[in-house]
Amino acid sequence: MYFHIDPKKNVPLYEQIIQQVKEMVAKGILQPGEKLPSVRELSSRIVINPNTVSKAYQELERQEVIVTIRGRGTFINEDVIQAKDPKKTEAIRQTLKQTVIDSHYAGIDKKTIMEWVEEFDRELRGDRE
Amino acid sequence: MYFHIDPKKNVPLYEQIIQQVKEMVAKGILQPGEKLPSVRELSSRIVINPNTVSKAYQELERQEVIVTIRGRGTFINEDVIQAKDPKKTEAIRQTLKQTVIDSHYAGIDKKTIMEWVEEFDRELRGDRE
DNA sequence: GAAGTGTACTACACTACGTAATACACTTGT
DNA sequence: ACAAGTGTATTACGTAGTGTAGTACACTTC
Repeated sequence: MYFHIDPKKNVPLYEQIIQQVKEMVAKGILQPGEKLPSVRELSSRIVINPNTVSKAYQELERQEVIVTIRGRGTFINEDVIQAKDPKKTEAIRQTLKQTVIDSHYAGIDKKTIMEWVEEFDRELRGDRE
Repeated sequence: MYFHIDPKKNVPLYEQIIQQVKEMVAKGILQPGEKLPSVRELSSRIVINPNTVSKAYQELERQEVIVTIRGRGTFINEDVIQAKDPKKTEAIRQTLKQTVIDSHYAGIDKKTIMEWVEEFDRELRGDRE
């Protein structure tokens, strides 16, 4: 369970935690039922405030990625559901659209984008599905 | 020159202007040398503060998408360069990575992502290159 | 009971975002 | 020269998001 938190990034700290937990779960590095580090432990490890870690955990629970049990700890959700939320889908579509446009300005061609998608997809589903 | 600005979105107003101008330029809807609406005109049209429009224009000029001439107006840059900035490239790569992860949770498969990229790429380069 | 969990609350500081009003410098037209 | 139309700069204000700090509470496990 390693976290790479960079306070200098423009991405909020709690958002970085959320992203990395979701990535590790999707990659299978974190298995369902597995215990996450406690709020106090993680906050002291990456030297940020416990409240910030708690905020990240609460958002992860809202997204049903993890489950928290008072007095026991936080755990990876047993059944990671893939909800087909139309709003979420449209949001992702728009983000992707903007990424393609930005790529155009950065001189990145379609072929490169496709290769990257292949690469990231392989990291997620490749090794066990 | 139509803008679709939505104050209810979590995306900042000036960011929405930036995105739409870049999209229209990339699509060829806005031609190099073409004049953009003045700060005051656009701000009154979409009913936001002139400063917000000015902020968007300043950022667009920093990105060399447009050129501003004091007393004359703002215009689309004649030669839209595609700078190969390593930092920009890496940022786009990370955004794409996160999008793939989010897609996994939203139940969107690789095939759909690939089709979307094809679609957006076609909208940009398809009709004249 | 003690230690370790997550949670709730208040207070404070900093930044981003957006508005509002005003003023300045420049170009173009008459 | 003048007026109108450009972008720009400045100051002030309000709101929201982010993060820290400290404290307290409720629960579980040993």
